[in-house]
Amino acid sequence: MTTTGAAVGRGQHARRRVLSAALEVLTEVGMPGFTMESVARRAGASKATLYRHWSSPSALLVDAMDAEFRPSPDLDTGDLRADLVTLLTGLATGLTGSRFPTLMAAFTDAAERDPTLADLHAELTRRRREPLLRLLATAVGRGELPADTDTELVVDLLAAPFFYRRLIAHHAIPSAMPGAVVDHVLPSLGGG
Amino acid sequence: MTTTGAAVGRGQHARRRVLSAALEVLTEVGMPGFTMESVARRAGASKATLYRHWSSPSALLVDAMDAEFRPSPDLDTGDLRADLVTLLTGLATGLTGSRFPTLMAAFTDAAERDPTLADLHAELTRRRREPLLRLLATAVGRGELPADTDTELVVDLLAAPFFYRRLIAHHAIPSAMPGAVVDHVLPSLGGG
DNA sequence: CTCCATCGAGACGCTAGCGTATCGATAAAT
DNA sequence: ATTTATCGATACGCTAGCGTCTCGATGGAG
Repeated sequence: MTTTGAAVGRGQHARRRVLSAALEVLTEVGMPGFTMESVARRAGASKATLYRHWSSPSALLVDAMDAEFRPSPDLDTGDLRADLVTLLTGLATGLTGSRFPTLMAAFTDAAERDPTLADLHAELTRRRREPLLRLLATAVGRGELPADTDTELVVDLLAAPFFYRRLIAHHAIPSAMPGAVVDHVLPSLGGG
Repeated sequence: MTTTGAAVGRGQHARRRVLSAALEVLTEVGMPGFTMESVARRAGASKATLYRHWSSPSALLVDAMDAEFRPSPDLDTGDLRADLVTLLTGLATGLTGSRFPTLMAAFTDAAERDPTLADLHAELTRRRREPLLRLLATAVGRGELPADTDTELVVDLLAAPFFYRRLIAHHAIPSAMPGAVVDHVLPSLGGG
């Protein structure tokens, strides 16, 4: 009984500082500069502390990315189109002016060569898709969309263009884009 | 008049070997391992030769990626849906079982922190989109699609899901996906 | 208040890449 | 056949990160 379980303790503070520093470093210099040394420096932590908690840079990266994840709140006003636009606008905002896209690019590259990171990448993506997916499932449930709607594919169609524009095409994301994307995808679903 | 202009010469052979080796290295170890040393080793070339041609790793990377680009042939059978499915199937194939997606991930990450690479990335993407874009423009021209069709956005809607599935969601790309994507996007265009 | 687990700092030998310089070898041009 | 630019190889000193280790400091638990 040395710990109360809920207590935070000194170790947790160090841990949190390191995780935060890891994302800063990864954003700024990408995988090439993501070293235990530089993360420790940024965190004001000792290398020994890092190795005490994480056996490798990729183990550290897994924890850091997992801690970064913030689920977007569910919403369902009953107006499917408006709700979709709201969620996609949130995505567009996250992809503009935050470190999120740069982090995504670094993590996507790293995941190409590290199965553990690939699994986490897939899992974080799955979680990020959930609100959109639930919104569509609800619409299917109340008959607003056909019962045989491929909701996974629809989520791909709705979300992918934003990532593509920002990370691959290097184009701006106009504020009208969420509405335009929804209007291009919804009609083909032939819902009533 | 020491050169004939069309002659290849020893230098060009060395140059080509290095560019090819650069892409191999980048695919296998990503940006973290993309060093002048390792590329020279892989190419069986001297470091001096690399520095003679390229002042930095990113200059080398720019040339290598530019040389890798292969434009897909134009096609227009008159059957818009079939042509779109053909092009998207080609994209899906390129994203499965070749080094292309891994190269894309590495390059995308690098482009986040290097404006020169970002420009080239945008340019290569623009070139890759051209066949799809021309196909849509032709369909607009002959009245098969409305004159006010946002062809750039439609290209995004058609192509983005494939990149997203392979690089971000880490899901398989079913062989029926190109047809399904086209069928979800075309109807909303309301063409006659 | 005392104890002690954890902390930050940093030394250690090691490896790897950096960018430059200097070789003889070699292949294209005269 | 001779010239000449480019080649591959390799040595050089330098920096940076590796993973381990030993310190004295410090703050939370009992």
